[in-house]
Amino acid sequence: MEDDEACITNLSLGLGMGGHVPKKNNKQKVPCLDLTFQLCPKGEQEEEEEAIDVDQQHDMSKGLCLKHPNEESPDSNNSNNASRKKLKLTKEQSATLEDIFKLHTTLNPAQKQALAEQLNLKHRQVEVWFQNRRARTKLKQTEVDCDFLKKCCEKLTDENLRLKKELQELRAQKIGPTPLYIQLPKATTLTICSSCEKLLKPNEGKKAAISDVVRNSSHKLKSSIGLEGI
DNA sequence: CCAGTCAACACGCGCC
DNA sequence: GGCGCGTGTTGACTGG
Repeated sequence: MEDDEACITNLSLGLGMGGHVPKKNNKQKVPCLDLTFQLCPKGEQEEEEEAIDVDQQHDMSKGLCLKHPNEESPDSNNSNNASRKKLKLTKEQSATLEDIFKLHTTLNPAQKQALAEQLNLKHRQVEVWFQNRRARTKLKQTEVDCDFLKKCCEKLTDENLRLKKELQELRAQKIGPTPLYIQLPKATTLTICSSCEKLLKPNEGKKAAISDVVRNSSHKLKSSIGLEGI
């Protein structure tokens, strides 16, 4: 697989991902033309050839050659009959497209053209392939996100149910079998604040009393030294 | 370019 | 074995 990675890097460079874009008038094949062959592990090479043979047999039986879909066949005048005929890409072409897609999900026109030439495909075929690939990747990702959100929703529903039960239990414990009324502390004493005349709780009453003492003392002191009103 | 759709093809399955 | 059917994949097209 190391070879693959190296090839992918070269491929990306060859496609001008790093800034080098083959000029349109340059009809020469891109330097990495044969990289597609290197991209296929040796083990798969035979398998692929076999697969291609099968494809070819399959296609020959239908009078079509799909290995090079963009090659103008002598009977291409009959293309109207097969206008919607599906041209299956070879494993080699698919693998190369996949490798490029992993690196860059979109290509500029020059890159598409270079790749098309390299893979012996039409520019439009490369364009359509990338469009489809992006759409299907997005669809898969949406499905994954949807599954994730469903699981989250299930977890939250369970948690919500659990918390509701817990709340019910706590309420049942607190209320208990006794009748519903507010239980006040036994030694509750209510105090009236002398300054604001509000009803105060026990501690508040003490604080207010202290406050009253301080205020009165302060008043007496101020009046004794002639600072009243300050 | 994207979303939606069509259509060809591959594949698995059950049935005879 | 092969036939029909359902389903998934994928290349291609269309309209916005």
